[in-house]
Amino acid sequence: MFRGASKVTLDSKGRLAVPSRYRDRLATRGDGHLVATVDRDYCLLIYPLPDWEEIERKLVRLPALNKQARRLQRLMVGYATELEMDGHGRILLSRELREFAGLDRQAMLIGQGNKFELWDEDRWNTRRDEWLSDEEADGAGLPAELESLSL
Amino acid sequence: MFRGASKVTLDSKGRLAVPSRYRDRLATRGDGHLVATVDRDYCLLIYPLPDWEEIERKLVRLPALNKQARRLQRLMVGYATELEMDGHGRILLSRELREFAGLDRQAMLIGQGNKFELWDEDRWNTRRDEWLSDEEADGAGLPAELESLSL
DNA sequence: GCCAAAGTGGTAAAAAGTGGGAGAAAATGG
DNA sequence: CCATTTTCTCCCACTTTTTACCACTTTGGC
Repeated sequence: MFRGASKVTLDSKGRLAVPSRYRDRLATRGDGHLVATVDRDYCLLIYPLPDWEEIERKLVRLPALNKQARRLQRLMVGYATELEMDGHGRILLSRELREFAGLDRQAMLIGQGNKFELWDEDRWNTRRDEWLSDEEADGAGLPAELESLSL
Repeated sequence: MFRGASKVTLDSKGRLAVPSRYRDRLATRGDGHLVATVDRDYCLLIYPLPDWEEIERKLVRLPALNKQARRLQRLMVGYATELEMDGHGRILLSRELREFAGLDRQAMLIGQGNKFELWDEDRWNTRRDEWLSDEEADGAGLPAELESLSL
C-alpha cells in the first residue's frame, strides 16, 4: 500500500523525482512502468502499470450506451499516459497532463493505496482546508457504511 | 490499446502528424492504412483499417428497416475516409471531415482503445469541463456496474 | 564532519514536427 | 477537345522538441 504525503517539485522539463521510499516497490511491480491519468478533482492519478491495466479492463467493459460510463472512459482512458522512471527515479509528465492538473512547480504526491494522487500544491492546500471545514462532513446524513465506521 | 491525450496541430493543408509513440503500432496493424469517420459528438473517429472493416461489416448487417440503424450507417459509412500515413507519419484529413469536426489548427488526439478520437482543442476542453462538473456524475442514479467500480 | 544517497539542472545528439515547393493530376471553362 | 487554372501529392530542408546522459548540489545518516 502506498501512503503518505510528499512535497515534490517539477523541474522545467516537467520531471518529478519519485520519493525514494516508493522506488523499490515500483521497480518490482511493473518494472518501473507507471500510468498517469486524470481525476474529477483536477489532479492526476498514478498507477503501477499492472494495476492500471486491471482498471482499464473494467472500464472498457462498462455498458457502451450509458452516458456516464462513456464519459468515464473518455476521460480516464483518454488521458492515460504510460510513464517510465529514468535512471534517477524520475518520471516525465506530459504537457497535457500538467496542464490538466495545473501543475507548475510545487506539487503534492499523495499515497492512496494502490495508486498515488498528484496535486498542484496550492490547489491541494485549499481543497484540503475546504474538506476540513465542511459542516456537512460532520456526521449528518451519512450512508450506513460511514455511520458505523470506527477510526 | 491506444490511450493518452496528445495536443496536435493541423497545418495549412490539413495534415496532422501522428504522435510517434503510435506509429509502429499503426504500421503493423493495417500497414499504416487508417479510416476516419464522424462521431455524434462532432469529433472524428480514427481506426486502423482492419478494425474499421470489422465495424463496417457490423453496420451493414444492421436491420435496414430500422430508422436509427439507417442513420448510423449513413453517417458512419458515409463519412468514412481512408487515410494513409506519408513518409513522416502524417495523415491528410479531407476538407469535409475537418469541417464536420470544426478542426482548424489546434486539436486533441485521444486514444480510446481500438481507435482514436480527434477533437478541435477548444471544443474538447469545454466538453471535458462540462463532463467533469456534471453533478449527475456524482453518484446518484448510476448503473450497478459504476456504483461498484473501484479505481 | 564525512560519506553516501538522493535531488536538481544542464547539455548534446537524435528524433520528431513543421512548412514549403515542384511536378502531376484533376477540374474548369471556352 | 484542348488550354488554363487549381488542387493534390510526394519529397526535401529546416526548426523544435525530446531523450539519454552527465555533473554538481544538497540532504541525511553515521
